[in-house]
Amino acid sequence: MTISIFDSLKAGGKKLTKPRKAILAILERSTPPITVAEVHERLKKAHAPADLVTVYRNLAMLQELGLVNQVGLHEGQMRYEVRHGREHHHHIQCRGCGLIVDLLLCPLKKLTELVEQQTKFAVEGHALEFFGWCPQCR
Amino acid sequence: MTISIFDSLKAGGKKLTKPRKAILAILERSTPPITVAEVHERLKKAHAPADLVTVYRNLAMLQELGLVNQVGLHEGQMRYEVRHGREHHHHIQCRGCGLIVDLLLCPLKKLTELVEQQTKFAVEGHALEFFGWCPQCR
DNA sequence: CTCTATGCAAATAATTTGCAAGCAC
DNA sequence: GTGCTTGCAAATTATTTGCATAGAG
Repeated sequence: MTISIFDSLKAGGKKLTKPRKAILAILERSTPPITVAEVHERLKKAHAPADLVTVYRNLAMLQELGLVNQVGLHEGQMRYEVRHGREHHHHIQCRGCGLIVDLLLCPLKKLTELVEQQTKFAVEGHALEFFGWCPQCR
Repeated sequence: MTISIFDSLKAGGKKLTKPRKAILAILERSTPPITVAEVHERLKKAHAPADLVTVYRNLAMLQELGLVNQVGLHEGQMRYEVRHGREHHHHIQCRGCGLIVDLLLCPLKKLTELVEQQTKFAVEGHALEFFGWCPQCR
């Protein structure tokens, strides 16, 4: 059985508040990752408005618990998506309109062709960064 | 023969000013990509101070001309490095101290092992994004 | 009742823009 | 001279922090 998001929250000593529930619900419904501002707007539309700060704090906390992924596309702001059983994946963003599409694969290079086939995008570039612990810090 | 940075500037209708020359000189000497603030500081130390705005504008312009790469490591700020004949490459950053090391390779997955061998880092994650033109925009 | 969460105000920080004066060509 | 550039001030935008109050367990 999979561990529910709620169990994870409880395990982290977190409470299930109304805004928190609403934020999670919105993330669940957003396939390409969305910005903090978007979450904030959708909360209002969903008649469950919450302060922007509350959104920031919740997203940061959810990321700490590993419940959401932070996605940076170098737009000057971060995006978030629920992890919730989804496979490890990446994204492709249009340089023209900003459209973001999920990629179901991961490796790279010949991958570019695959990405192009799969998304119909004309791939023009990619960004790849690794993160870890250097010899001094590990 | 390789095209010099100066020729590229001229071709772009750009002038070779003192701050611009100093910024390029600093970038040439910085192997891991550096932040705008760092460029600004080093300009001062090099007795060729320039306004922060000037640094921003020059880096943006140099990027437009393809003379420098913008590197985003999700730090809340961008970094830059000269292209200048260097091979396409990526970076690895330590989650502990922030140390950045250049990677001489590119593909991924089994790559992680290679990256670990090459850098002695304990790789914990990576970010990979593609950029291009979607069907509507291409 | 106790501790986490929220809202509001204000502070940071990165980056951008407007405009008049300066300098490269 | 003419147009690209710079410096300075000010505006924007994203994100964070402090603090008193509200609400979950």
